[in-house]
Amino acid sequence: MRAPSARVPSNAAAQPAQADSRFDRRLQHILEHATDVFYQKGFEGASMRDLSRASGVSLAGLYHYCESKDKLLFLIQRHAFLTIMQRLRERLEGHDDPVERVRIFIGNHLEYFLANMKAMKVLSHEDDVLKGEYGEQIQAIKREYYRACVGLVDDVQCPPGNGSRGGSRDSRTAVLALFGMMNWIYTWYNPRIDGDAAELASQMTGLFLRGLLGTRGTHTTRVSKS
Amino acid sequence: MRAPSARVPSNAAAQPAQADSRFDRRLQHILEHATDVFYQKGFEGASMRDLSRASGVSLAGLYHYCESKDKLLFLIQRHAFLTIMQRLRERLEGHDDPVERVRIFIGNHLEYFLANMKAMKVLSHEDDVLKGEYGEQIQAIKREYYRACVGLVDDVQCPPGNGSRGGSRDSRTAVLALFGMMNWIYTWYNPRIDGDAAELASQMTGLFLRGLLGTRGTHTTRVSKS
DNA sequence: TACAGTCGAACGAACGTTCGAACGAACCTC
DNA sequence: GAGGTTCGTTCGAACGTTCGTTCGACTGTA
Repeated sequence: MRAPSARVPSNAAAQPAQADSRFDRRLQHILEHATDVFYQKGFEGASMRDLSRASGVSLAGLYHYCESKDKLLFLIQRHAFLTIMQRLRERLEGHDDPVERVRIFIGNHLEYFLANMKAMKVLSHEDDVLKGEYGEQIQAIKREYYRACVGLVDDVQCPPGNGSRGGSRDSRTAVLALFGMMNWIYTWYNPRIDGDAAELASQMTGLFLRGLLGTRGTHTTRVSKS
Repeated sequence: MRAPSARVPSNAAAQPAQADSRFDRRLQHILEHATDVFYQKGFEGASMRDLSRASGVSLAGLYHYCESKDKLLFLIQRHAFLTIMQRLRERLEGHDDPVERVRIFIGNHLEYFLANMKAMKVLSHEDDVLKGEYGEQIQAIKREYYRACVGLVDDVQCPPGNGSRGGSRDSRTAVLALFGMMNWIYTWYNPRIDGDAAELASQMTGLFLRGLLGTRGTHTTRVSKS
């Protein structure tokens, strides 16, 4: 049916990869500007003509690289999600202390969030606009990320090997509250007031871990107190 | 310029009022259905034809009661904000304990949020779509609500009369984290899993106050532990 | 007679998407 | 090396649809 645009980018596999071919680099260029525009105007509020103007690629040219506006959003969201999850895996490796692992999770999320705030707003804010196959894929990745976090929090609340694990309602609420405080950042963050990712992560980690455990378990945290 | 729709609804004053006149009741009917549609499809994704279909009022009829799509959103957001703030004022009256006052704030916010989740999603999610005069009014109300919360949190962290008050960066982060965890709820809340507003408020209040103070100051909290 | 309420029909503009033609580099055949 | 063919790339122009909004006419009640 759609003969010309049937071409598949070389990073179609699950792992995010470097843009290597000319085609990939050009698509990447379009995705970066699309992220800007979606960030500023929202997905529904942004038109393909806006994306064309921002990227310098003609309207028809956009469709040579991506078959629909929906798919542009999908590619942006999937790339952000897969990247943040891969970094998390790398950082968790070799750390066994449950509290330290939660600290790593929050630090990783916030660092990536602030360094890629536009993409992360698009990921957070346009959470439920994709329907059909694209939407299901994104939801599946999100669920995996959520479950990973619940696992970390459970390990803190009652160590592995204990029988009564598997995501209590308290863990659920705590994890979703944590995601809320982190993903809401795009609505208020000001680098001149709020410091860098490390400072924000330190404050939020302290808030969350004390909230989870009382004062237990936060002994290695430096909570800055002006 | 716009002769017919220049009519002003009787609750144009700052206080939200009961719909009394026929005109007000009809406008209220439209606003309720508009809230539903904005909740489901987002502001930009919803068309005036969607609102017409949902409310049973013809396309032209909508413009007899409200002069633009923007103003519909503005009225929905303003009403939600003013109502939640008025209830907060009523509930705070006569309570002097700083911790108790924070507890009241969270309980009030969550109770209204869950009871009016559609309107509150529209308020949270379409936070920055209104430009010009409407946008400024909403931002002004939001700022007032935020400042009220910072005041309550400051009272907990260092009692009134002490010199070093006035919104430290720690207070700012804590309050914005609190808003994050509360306003994110619309993305995940399931009444069959997460219980009612009182249970959720109890959990989140515990999380927040312990996070803010360590285990100090939470002695009157019943934290349900299944 | 007057006027608030209501709506079908239409306005011009903007939407996502498609079409067909052009370009240039790479490849084949002689 | 010249001439012809392919193919990835690019874009102006248009497709049909839907958008927010307006107009003019018609109702029913006072």
